[in-house]
Amino acid sequence: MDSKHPAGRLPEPPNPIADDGDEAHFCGTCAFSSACIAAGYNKPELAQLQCLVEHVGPFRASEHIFRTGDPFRAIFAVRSGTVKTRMVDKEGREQVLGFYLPGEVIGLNAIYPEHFPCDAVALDTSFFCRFSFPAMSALASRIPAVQKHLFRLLSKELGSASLLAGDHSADERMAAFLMDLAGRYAARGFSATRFHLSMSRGDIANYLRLAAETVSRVLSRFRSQKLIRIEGRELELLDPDALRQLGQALLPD
Amino acid sequence: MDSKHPAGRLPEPPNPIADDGDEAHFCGTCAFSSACIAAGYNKPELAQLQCLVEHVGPFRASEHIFRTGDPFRAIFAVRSGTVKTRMVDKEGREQVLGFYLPGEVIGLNAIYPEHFPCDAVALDTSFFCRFSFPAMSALASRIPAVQKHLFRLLSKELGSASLLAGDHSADERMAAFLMDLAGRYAARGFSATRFHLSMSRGDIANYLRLAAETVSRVLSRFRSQKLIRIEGRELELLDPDALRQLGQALLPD
DNA sequence: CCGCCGGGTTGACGCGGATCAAGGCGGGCG
DNA sequence: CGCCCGCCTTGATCCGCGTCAACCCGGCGG
Repeated sequence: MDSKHPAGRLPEPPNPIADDGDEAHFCGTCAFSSACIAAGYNKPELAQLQCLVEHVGPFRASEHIFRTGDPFRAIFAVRSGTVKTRMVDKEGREQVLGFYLPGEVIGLNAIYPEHFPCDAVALDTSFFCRFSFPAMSALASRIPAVQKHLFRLLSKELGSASLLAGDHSADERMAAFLMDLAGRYAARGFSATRFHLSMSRGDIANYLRLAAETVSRVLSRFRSQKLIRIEGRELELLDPDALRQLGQALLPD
Repeated sequence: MDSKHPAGRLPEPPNPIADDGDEAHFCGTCAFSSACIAAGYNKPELAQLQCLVEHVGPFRASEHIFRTGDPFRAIFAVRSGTVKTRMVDKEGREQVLGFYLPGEVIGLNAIYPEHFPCDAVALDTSFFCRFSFPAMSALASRIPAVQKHLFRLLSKELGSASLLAGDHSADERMAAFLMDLAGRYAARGFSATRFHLSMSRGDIANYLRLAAETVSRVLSRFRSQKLIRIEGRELELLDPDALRQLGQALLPD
């Protein structure tokens, strides 16, 4: 389950980077890779998928990929870096909706309103694949695997929304948050026990509906309980089973 | 904005009932009606939509429409009645995920896992249109309007998940909940100011992540502030503007 | 060099809402 | 009818976490 990092000493693993993907092989860790495979790498349809995608970036930390109210024209797959999505209410209070890692897709919640309902902000230097949505829809009509994939992506995000649901203690939320990140890194082939937190304590707190001080306290407690090792934003999970146990009420299964 | 009810005295309006819809006109208030219209009522495609839909019911209060783990084969549009979806963790604690009114669709979050990740339980005597999902997908490939509609339904539900996000006071949550219900009833042509709460206080509390006692107290306070009139589960909004104001941090716009 | 500033940690205190408890109401059933 | 059992309401108490405050640290600009 551990490191597929080529160079995996703790202080240095920077934010994982998805396969670069040349024109022929595309991004192996990308959310659409299975659609591509299903469609067949060599078929002419894949050329069409290549055609509607555009590599964009870099975006530096705190730069916007899109903003609330922008007209919806495309969805974005993270190639490298990390993104937070957030809403800002009219009193200026921020609400973090989610964090997106390499291989994950942002912008799906803009399909219905046809405008982005939130901001997307880079937390790291980040690169993206931009998929024109009209073109993608048209392709989906012709290639069932692409349509299916879009349905699955949307449905999957519906399911993950329930992570922050429920009135749970700060410990439960934090444990679930860490295990969720671990699982998502693992799903893309990165280490599930050692990774970098690209987001500030404040962002984590906001996402989990806690105060930043509480996040700090819980992490300190987890450390003193030997559940994790943490230095700044470098994290190692020392007892994933205990953490999973703690967060089980919030986690799938 | 008020009653389209044929008979609209307060104590009696039972749960609103969507158009029955004969074979030709289908359900006017249904979530798919615009897809049908876009496809054209008279085209042969509509016959196919009729073909993959099946009217099911009645389900009585507390009966399951589907259960956690059931294989995913279809989505359901509520024709009449009300449904709650919920997850039950292994300690037996219930978590209410949402309430669904006539014209709304349940089951979309099962597409990705291919099994229902939650229970759907009738709160009232309820009827449904059952849409075979494989058939629906196939149809979506041939009729862009149907595909677009499915994307929109999924995306819309993504947006509504953020209602319960955020750490907000019990008053804000309750006000937002009431206005959300009002808006959804209004969108289907029912009264936006007077309706029946099909769910118990306990269910509301669970959904809003409050204790049942808190829900009771907040409703009592709203009544004493002349914001609402409430008798048992019959509700009238006396000051929707004030309620919207209260809940604004949670509500769209 | 120093001062500043944003992010992080830690302690002290208070409040909102959970919990515990008691009682009312209505509906189903023996 | 009378009992029981959900559901709802209201009051009393308690506690987790938000808030306030102080301080540390590293980076950056003057």
